[in-house]
Amino acid sequence: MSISKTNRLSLVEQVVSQIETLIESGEWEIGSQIPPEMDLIKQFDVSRNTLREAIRSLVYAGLLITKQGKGTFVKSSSALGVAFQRRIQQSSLFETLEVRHALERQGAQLAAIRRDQEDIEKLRFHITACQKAAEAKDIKAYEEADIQLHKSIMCSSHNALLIDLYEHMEDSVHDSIHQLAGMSSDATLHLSIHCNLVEAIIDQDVNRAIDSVNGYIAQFKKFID
Amino acid sequence: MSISKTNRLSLVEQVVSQIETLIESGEWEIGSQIPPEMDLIKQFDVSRNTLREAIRSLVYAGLLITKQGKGTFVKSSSALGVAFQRRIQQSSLFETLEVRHALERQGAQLAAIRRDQEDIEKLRFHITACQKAAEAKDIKAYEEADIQLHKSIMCSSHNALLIDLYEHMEDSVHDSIHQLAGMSSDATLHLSIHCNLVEAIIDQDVNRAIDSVNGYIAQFKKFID
DNA sequence: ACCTCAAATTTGTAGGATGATTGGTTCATT
DNA sequence: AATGAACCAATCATCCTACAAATTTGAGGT
Repeated sequence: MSISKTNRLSLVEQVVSQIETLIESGEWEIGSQIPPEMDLIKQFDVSRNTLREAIRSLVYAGLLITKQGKGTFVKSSSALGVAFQRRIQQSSLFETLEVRHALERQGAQLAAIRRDQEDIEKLRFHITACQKAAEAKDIKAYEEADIQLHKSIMCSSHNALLIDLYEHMEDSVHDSIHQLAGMSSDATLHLSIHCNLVEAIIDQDVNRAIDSVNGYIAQFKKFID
Repeated sequence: MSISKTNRLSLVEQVVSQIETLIESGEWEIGSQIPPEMDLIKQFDVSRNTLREAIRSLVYAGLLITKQGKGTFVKSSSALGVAFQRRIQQSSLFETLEVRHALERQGAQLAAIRRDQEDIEKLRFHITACQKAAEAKDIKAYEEADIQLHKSIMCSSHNALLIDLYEHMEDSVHDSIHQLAGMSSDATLHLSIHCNLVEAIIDQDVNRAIDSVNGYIAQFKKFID
């Protein structure tokens, strides 16, 4: 019986791992061009095939992007976003909204428990931005402020994994939401719920925070139908 | 302005796409061995390098797994799991538990709303298995039954994305949970909460289902401290 | 029946050759 | 001098052959 399933890593996996480290450590900055194949072959001391299989893996995962004739560039430091995007595209907006509901409810609950002074200031800033955009009837600005508000709420949860999941999901979901944005009939209701949510988080009223999230998600579900 | 960013797909990307389709459509069943490289070279009419880069991409994404000397096998139909697991491994058990809380609470809520007769039968089967394992003091069997019960609950939500996320999370969390399993002092309490949860779902009592989830997650958090 | 070892199968790695794309340079024409 | 065509260099894309390493299979001998 083997203690480790696959104790020995293949050369390709080793190269992939090294490149991942280079990206995550920031040694290869996002957006920058990485050395050409021939240089990397010498650097890692592997054949062209091995290197290319490693590069191609990371391209598929969304960490790198290659452009023929130009070079290979660092695109992202996390593979989660691309994978999420692929998966969400296969899901209905309804399903995605329910998962978003799960994350936002938890985020609001934790935010109400753990928000610190810095969080409160950010929340107040963004809810004010929402109000101003609503008064100015600037739908585009309102959407942007709304997204920033939601991200601030999630950040107040102080759970990095939760924040990460939400951010990657947000990227993918935003486009879909945008389509429905025009029909925001009662933005005032939408805004009032958000105000209520922010107040609940600041007051550390967990139940009211959760109820607020349930409220605007329910409102959203009506739109979709 | 380019209508399509990269209108032309590379050969590797085309092969990847075709293989993805074969997997998602079920033509290549999960767990089955795919044709050897030489056959696929003829099938897709590409060189070995091109094919291998495509295969390697899907291996990295977690859809395939290659074993030297044996062959290549279909591991999963979703790339989300691997990316998710990679991210989870960088998180603390506490953070992961809170995200699990988010998913399980939502799963329980939706299950209480949408569970059908088939779901009820599965739930009853697995809760009975839990009880039997508890009576027999068989910790290992209890853990397995517990996992199956939780998966059944999630499946009752009838949200494929939610189920997908939970399943992949479950895999990563299970090991960590296993470490703490020995100290399950009050398994009876744990079991009673689960019974309560299943009853609530069957009775379509949404609030009681949510409270049950909150209950055993809170119990879990105590263990971690 | 059991063991040994060679052959076949399959993936892993290496290295070379050529094509395709991009960006820049050179140079002749206007 | 400005323009544009032709050329060239860098880089990735694809294909090819060859050999190595791991696994399974089966023939052959004990």
